[in-house]
Amino acid sequence: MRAMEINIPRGTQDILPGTVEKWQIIEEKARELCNRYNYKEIRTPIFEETKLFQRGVGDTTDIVQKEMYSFKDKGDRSLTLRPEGTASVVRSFVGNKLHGWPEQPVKLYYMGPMFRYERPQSGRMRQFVQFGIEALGSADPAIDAEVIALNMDMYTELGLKNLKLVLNSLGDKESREAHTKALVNHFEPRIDEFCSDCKERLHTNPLRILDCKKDREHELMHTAPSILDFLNEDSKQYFERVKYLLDEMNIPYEVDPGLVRGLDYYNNTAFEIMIEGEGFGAITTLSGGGRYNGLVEELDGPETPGIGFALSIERLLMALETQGVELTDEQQLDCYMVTMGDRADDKATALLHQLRKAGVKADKDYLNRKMKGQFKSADRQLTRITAILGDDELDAGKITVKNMKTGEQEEVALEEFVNHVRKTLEEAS
RNA sequence: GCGGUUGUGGCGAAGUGGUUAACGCACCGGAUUGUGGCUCCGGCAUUCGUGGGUUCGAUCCCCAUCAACCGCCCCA
Repeated sequence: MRAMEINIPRGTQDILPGTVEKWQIIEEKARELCNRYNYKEIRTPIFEETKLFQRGVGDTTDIVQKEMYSFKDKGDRSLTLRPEGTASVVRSFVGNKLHGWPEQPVKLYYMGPMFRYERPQSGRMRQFVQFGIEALGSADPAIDAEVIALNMDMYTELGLKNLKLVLNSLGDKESREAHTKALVNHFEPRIDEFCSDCKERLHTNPLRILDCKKDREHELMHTAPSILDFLNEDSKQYFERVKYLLDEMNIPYEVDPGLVRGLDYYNNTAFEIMIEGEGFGAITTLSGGGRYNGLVEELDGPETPGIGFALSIERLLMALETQGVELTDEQQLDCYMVTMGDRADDKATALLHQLRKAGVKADKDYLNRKMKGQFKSADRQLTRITAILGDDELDAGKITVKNMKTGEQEEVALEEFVNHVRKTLEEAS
C-alpha cells in the first residue's frame, strides 16, 4: 500500500460504523427531548458573514480574536465557519422576523458542526458538533429554569452521573456596570502584578480577569468584588427566582460567583454543567449557557430577551464512555444467503431482493467465498438465520433454512421461502 | 501561540549499528471436496512516518519535516 499523502484535517474526525450508532442515539434523544419540551428545530448555514460573530460573540473574546475560520469568497465577502450557534439563530430570528410569530416565546433547537481554530486535545476538536437550544422572547425566570432542566435531563436520561451544575448571575446592565467599575478600582493600582492578558482585560473586559488561570492565586483575586454583591434589586430577585425554581424541580446546583462565561453577550443567569470523577481529561465542562438579553438588539432586532445553552456531543460521548454507559445494541443480521454454484447464486440475488422488500435485514456473500467462509461471515455478523441454496436445491425447487442459534435446519419450498423466514423471525423475537 | 510524548505488517505491541525484523489479535486458505463459533497447519512476499546526513553498513545515531496524542491558554 502506498503511504497516505492526504490526511484528515487536523482536529477533525471520521465517525465510522460502530461509533456512528452512538451518535444516532444521542441525536435521537436530543430530538425527542426537545419535542417533549416543545422546542422546534432550526437549521442555519454553516458559514455566516464574519461581522455576525464579531458583533454577536464579541470582539474581545478568544473566539473572535484567534479561533475563527474566516475566508474571503470569490465576491470578496468575508465569511466565517460558525464557531457557535447562538449568533446564527439570533440572526435568523431577526432576519425572518420570528418576533412577529403569534406564539411567544420562540423556542428553538439546533444540532450541527461548529468550527474553531484551536490546538486539538482530548475533548476539543476544530470541528465539533453542538446541540443547543434558544428560547427567545421571554424574560421569565421559569424559562431559565426550563432551559437548565432540559440540559440536565439530556444527561441524566442517557445515564450520566456525577454531574455538577454551576450557577451564577452576571446581573443586568446596571449591575454589571457597577461591578465593572469596582473591579477596575480593585485591580488597577496593582495591575502590574498580573499577566499580560489580564492587563489587556482590565480595559476590554475586566470581568474576565476573574477567569484567569495564571493569576488565580493572587491575593487580589480572592478579595475581588463579587458580582453577587453588586446585583441591583431586579437582578437579585431574578436570580432568587431561578434558584427557587431549580429547588422546586429538585435540580441541585452550586453557586459560583467566579463563573464567567467566555462570550460577551451573557447577562443575568449563567451556568455550566461539569462532570466529576476519574478518567476524564483536563476538560470537564460538558455544556454551558446563559441569558443574553441584549443580543437581539445588538444584531438589529427589537428588544428581545433570550436564553440558551449548547453542549458538545463529542464530550457527551466521552463522558458516557468513561462512565461505562453502553449505548448500542449488538447489530445483527436477520438472514444470510449461503450459495453454492452460479445458478443458485443468481437465484439468491433475486430472493435477497424479495427478503429486503419484505422488511428482512438480509445480505449475501460477494467475494465468491466457499461455503465455510460464507458461514463464518454470517456468524461474524450475528446472523439469526441462514438460507442455503445450491444448484441441487434449486432444481428441486427448495431451499434450506438454518437457525444459527440452535443449528436446526429444514427444507422449504422456494415459493414459501420469504414467508417462512418472516414467520420464523417473528416467532423468535 | 507555547510545552511534553509518540510514529515498526489491518490492529495491539517487542527489538538490535550489521547475512532471513519477535509475539499476540484479526483476516484469508487448508486439514473438514455443501455448513459457523473449538483445534492444528500455512499465508498475509524486502518494511520499520517522510526527506536528508553520519557510517563500510542504519529501523535503531544526528538534523529537518509531517502527523497523532496529551497538557497550558480558553472553551463546547
